[in-house]
Amino acid sequence: MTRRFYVTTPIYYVNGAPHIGHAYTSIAADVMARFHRLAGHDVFFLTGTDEHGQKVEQAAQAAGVEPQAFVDRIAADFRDMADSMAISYDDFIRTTEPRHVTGAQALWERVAQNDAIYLGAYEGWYALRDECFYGEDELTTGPDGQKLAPTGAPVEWVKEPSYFFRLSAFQDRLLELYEQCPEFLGPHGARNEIISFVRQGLRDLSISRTSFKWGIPVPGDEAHVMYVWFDALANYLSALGFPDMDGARAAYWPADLHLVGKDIARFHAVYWPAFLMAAGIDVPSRIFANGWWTVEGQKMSKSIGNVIDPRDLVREFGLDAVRFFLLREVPFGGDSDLSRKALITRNNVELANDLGNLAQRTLSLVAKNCEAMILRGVSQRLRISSFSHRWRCCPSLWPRNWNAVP
RNA sequence: GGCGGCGUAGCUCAGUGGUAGAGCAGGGGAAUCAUAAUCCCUUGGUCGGCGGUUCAAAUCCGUCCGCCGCUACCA
Repeated sequence: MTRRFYVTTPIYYVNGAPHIGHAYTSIAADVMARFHRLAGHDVFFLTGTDEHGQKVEQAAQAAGVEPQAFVDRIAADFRDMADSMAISYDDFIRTTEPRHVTGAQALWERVAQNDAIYLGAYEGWYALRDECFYGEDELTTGPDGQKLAPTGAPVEWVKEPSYFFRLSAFQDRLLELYEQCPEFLGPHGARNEIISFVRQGLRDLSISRTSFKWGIPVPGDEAHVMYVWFDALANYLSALGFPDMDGARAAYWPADLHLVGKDIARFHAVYWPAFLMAAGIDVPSRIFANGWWTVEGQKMSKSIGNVIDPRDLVREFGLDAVRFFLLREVPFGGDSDLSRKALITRNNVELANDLGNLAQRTLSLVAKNCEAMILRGVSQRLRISSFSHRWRCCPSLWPRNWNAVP
């Protein structure tokens, strides 16, 4: 039987434009997908967008458009980014699609049937002005004894009805999973942090909200929408046609690899397997967290204005050069810095000088000594024919040297 | 505060008990099938400090200094 391989990127949250970090995770997943296809495996490669939640609702409001119109626009931009980076996804799922709403609600019902969800109250210090909850340790006390948020807004103790997931009941089973399947979570640093987090003890997780509407309704209680992480994580199943586990795609489950950014490792390595265990569904084989990129030594941020759109890099340096650099520059799992100098050096030395020079030497030898012909079998095995074809048709496709600009 | 990681050549880092390594940068040279390319040689380090275990420590233990991460419902 042909080996199946199911690999996913995170679904990207649509409250901002795609940047180099999104492209990086997607490229890494793409390379895995392409590798397994070359190995003859039956690959399913999923990417998509996460489109619910209060932040999106607010962003849409700020932009003066309906949430659906807002997410349509941003999701299209993420899809364009994936296409521009030659991400060979088999499906692009959006959490606002009916198939996902069906899948997420079915997962909820499965978990609820197994008695892992109960109705309680989410309570905490809430600042009406900021529309946000704060932790006890973040608060300060004003001169009149009024508790204040870090922003200076007055807070009050409020209770909001909420459904809770019995996360605390899964602590031992999670630790057992990490212990028995050391490959489940990588790299080592992320694994250690997650294990120590779970060992500290898990509290039940609030998984519904009544304070906003932009989300998937909780089955049987329309006053609530699902907490975005319950909604979002379900995408890996709903894209396979869940809850229909007899469909063609269902055979890809359990996923072989969820590739994620290190900021969301915990949601994938703790909440996700717990939800699945509660639903009686197999857990994925592996979660791997990649690191972050700084830009010219600085953290990427909107306020600094150094957020890089990967498509801009591609326009300047070419697609393969950018893809090569991102994967070559850093030991996978670690953080790294994206600088013009490093990008230019990698491309000049390794692609243009080393590889380009080797190909150039080979071709000129062939031209001089072999009547410019390569035997068909040989050329197919070495894939030289496509090289020489591209060379004749379009020399600009060859690696180019770049002059370093300070 | 607690837990964890890191500190090795000018720079980025590999190396987890047995004569200190790579790439880039610097210096010198060669050859031609080859681009401002390539190839060879070479300079350069008290392996953060101190103490301990050992025949032997970058590597194990203790301690100190410095940097970083995690410490839940903000995706």
